Amino acid sequence: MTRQVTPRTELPSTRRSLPIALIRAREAVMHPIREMLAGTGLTEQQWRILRVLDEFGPLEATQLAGRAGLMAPSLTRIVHAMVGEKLLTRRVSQSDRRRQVISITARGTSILRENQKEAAEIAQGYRERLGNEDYEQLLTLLAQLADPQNPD
Amino acid sequence: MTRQVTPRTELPSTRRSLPIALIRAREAVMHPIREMLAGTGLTEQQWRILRVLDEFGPLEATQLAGRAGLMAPSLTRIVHAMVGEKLLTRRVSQSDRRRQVISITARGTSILRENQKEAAEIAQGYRERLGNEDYEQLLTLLAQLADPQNPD
DNA sequence: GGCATTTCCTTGACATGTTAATAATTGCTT
DNA sequence: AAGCAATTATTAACATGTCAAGGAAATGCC
Repeated sequence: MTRQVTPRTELPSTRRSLPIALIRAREAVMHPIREMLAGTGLTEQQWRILRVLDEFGPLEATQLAGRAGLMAPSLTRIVHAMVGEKLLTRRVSQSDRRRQVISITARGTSILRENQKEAAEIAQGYRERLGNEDYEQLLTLLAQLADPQNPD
Repeated sequence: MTRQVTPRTELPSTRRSLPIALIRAREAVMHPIREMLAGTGLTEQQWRILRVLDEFGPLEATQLAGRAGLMAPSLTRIVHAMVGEKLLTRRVSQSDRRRQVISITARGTSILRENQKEAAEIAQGYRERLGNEDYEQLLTLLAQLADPQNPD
């Protein structure tokens, strides 16, 4: 049995590269989701924003970006577009006028509801593909990568 | 003990969302890599292209894109830029003039070698953070997501 | 051989990712 | 109160992601 040794000065094969594996997985997972969203006119990022606001209620931009996995400049642009489409509203915080409080509109919630079932089925599909246990472990390991301090 | 139930019509919390977890992990993993590459003038995509060509030798565009985790349009643009910087060369295939054969130059190989040690240390760091076993499992699960046919 | 089809790559258009610089505001310090 | 540093959000500039459309070459079929 050949043991897998990875000297500190030799790079792993690109077939076992973590960055490439993450990119591939993301691409594969996103594909059916984008397909589902195609009919709604939403991008996947806009969908995530609606999901987060629906779950947590109105949020400040920084919190929203963090929870939706978006960078600040992207969030600025996307929110601007979504406010124009009446999917979101925003107002400046009273206590700190640097901050924005962003909320989902009834129209945003409505679009979310219309697609909730299909989205849930896609998510459930991935869980079933890996099996409950492996799926949970995958989420745990990914969280560990993202935040070494909080190992889940 | 509260059992985790996920009805088919109810979406999981965004805290346990696979797409968001993948994005976060990718962002975190890429950060030190981009930091390492900052001195070289390479982007992470350019780095992956050099890595793949160094490992597999000259490749056609489609193969290269697949192995480097890039979409065809991105590859076209990136290769064009890299040929201009003398990192790659390309020629049309003799047997099929639709195809391009892309090769790494000596300069490309040289840049790769100069940064190989640091890159290997970053990769090894992730392996040590998760532990060998979990790290291998993570790669396996990600591969399963990317390609349901070949469960690794 | 001619023609529709398919394959490979490129280009266009637009959204997002990424880093750096900037503006506005707040908090702290003196 | 003035000044300075830190925080929040935006903007700019460029690269990449994504989908659709297009062009060139090969393939299959008659």
